[in-house]
Amino acid sequence: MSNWQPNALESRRIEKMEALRAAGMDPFPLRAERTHTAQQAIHLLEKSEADLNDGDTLPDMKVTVTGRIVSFRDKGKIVFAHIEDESGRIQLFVRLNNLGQESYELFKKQLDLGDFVQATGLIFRTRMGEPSVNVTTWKILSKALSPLPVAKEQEVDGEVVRYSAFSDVEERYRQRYADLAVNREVRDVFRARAKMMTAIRQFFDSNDFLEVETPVLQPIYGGAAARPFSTHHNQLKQELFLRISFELYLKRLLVGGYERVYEIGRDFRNEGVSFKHNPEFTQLEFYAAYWDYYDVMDFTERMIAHTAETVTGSSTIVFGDHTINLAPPWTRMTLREAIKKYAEIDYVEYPDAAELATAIKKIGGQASPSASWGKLVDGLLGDYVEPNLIQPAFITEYPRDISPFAKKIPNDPAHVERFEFFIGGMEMGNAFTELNDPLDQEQRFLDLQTLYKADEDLNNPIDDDYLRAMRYGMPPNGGFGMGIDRLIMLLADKSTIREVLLYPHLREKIE
RNA sequence: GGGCCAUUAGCUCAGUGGUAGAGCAGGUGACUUUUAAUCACUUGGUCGGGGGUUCGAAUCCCUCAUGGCUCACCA
Repeated sequence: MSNWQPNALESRRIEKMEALRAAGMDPFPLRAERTHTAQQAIHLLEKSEADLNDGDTLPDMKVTVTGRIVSFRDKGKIVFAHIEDESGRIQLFVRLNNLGQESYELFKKQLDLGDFVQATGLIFRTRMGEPSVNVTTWKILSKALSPLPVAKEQEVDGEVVRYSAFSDVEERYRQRYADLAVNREVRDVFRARAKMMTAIRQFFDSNDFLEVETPVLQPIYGGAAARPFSTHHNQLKQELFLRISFELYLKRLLVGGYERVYEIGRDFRNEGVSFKHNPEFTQLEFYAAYWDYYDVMDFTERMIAHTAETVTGSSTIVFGDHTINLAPPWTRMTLREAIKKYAEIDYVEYPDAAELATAIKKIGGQASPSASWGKLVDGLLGDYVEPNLIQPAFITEYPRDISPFAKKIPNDPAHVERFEFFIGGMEMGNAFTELNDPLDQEQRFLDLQTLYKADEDLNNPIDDDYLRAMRYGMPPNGGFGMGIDRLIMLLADKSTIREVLLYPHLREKIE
């Protein structure tokens, strides 16, 4: 049983639906016909006008268009209505003389904003010059029983100005279908997103990468420090986790002989929600044999610039108040330099966590007494450096104790070959010269257990199967991970991740 | 999880202790080239839920829910 009780507006629409039925018109017919999209119909008119010689008259151009009624102006014996399909809007010119009393009255009285209709007639221009369909026959394709929050709009200098738009963010996300139906620019965001995905795949494919798919349900989660969602398989009586990263499964494939692999898919992290965090998000990871993290940097710059050009037409983008130039080369700076520059602490002078914490407090910063040295350095990065990294920047050479999958820098026991890259003040991704020494890797896992001994969820169990794979020999390789949602935030100039997810996670609402 | 703010008609919003409002949408009517069409009349509300203070609460207090911003957390 549904909970729906029609309100006054909906009851009225149900009456209209019955009236259509009584007049012999099925309000939800099986089939529809269309000869032209709205855009094609308009182009047809424009082209034949352009081809016209002086003194000639336009030929008759009959079109059948379909779409949702988005405006309705009843002028007595003429109705002007716009319908919208995915290609755009076109005006219907509906006149009593051209339809006859019965059909005209039905159109005028029993249709509502939001209904889908099909209309046939000659395409022409009204006196005001707007391309329109002079409707001679029409039928309803779907009766909208609930009123959409359709807003009036006006085009001023090519810009759509909307009045009283459906803008309540909570309702827009809870009823994304209504948001998409009435806010055309929201539809554009997800078209841009699809275009971005295609551009990324093309770039990888043209660089000899193989796209693969690895398990979402994993008996041992790993590859990142995050709390997982857990579930279980009934029949196998097996505890399972939704993946928090693809890392360990992808690198096993290098052992298997693939040299360049990538995966685009969903990761799940049981953490807080924010303007740049959603519990499930789309991750891109790649691994390339015989690359180091400098190769990965070169590739990353080119990939992001190429993607931006494909999606927006330019490698220079506008994000909020900033204009960002994504064209290579990007700034490269070690983490030590960056922290020296923005926090004015040279952390190598404080090789002990307690000393570093004191130094951080001295500049007014936050330092948890339980934090490890690496965590403190990372804290400085997040608090002092990250907000300043508006133009794209690689920050390189990270503390070893927070980077369990990266290779050590020779003669520098504290640092590893790892970079993160930042754009628009956001961390976009993370990459390493990947550790391929199985004995070192085992030690790193053991060190992690000490680091996270207080937090069982972060202290994921050692993945023995992954170590076994490494012992068979893993080629040296460079690896990379990036939050795709954040990239489309940049390219579509959206300040929250929810605007680039069709169905962002929301708390359950009890109606 | 903490702090601050918000929640009023289908939509967008006014209303800060004294009879719940506007615009749009809806309804009725007028108008045969309109376009935020226009004009006249008009329907519509458990003011997010619950509790309290008060002669009287949309308004003040408490609480719960949801959302936003923010802080914390998220290698």
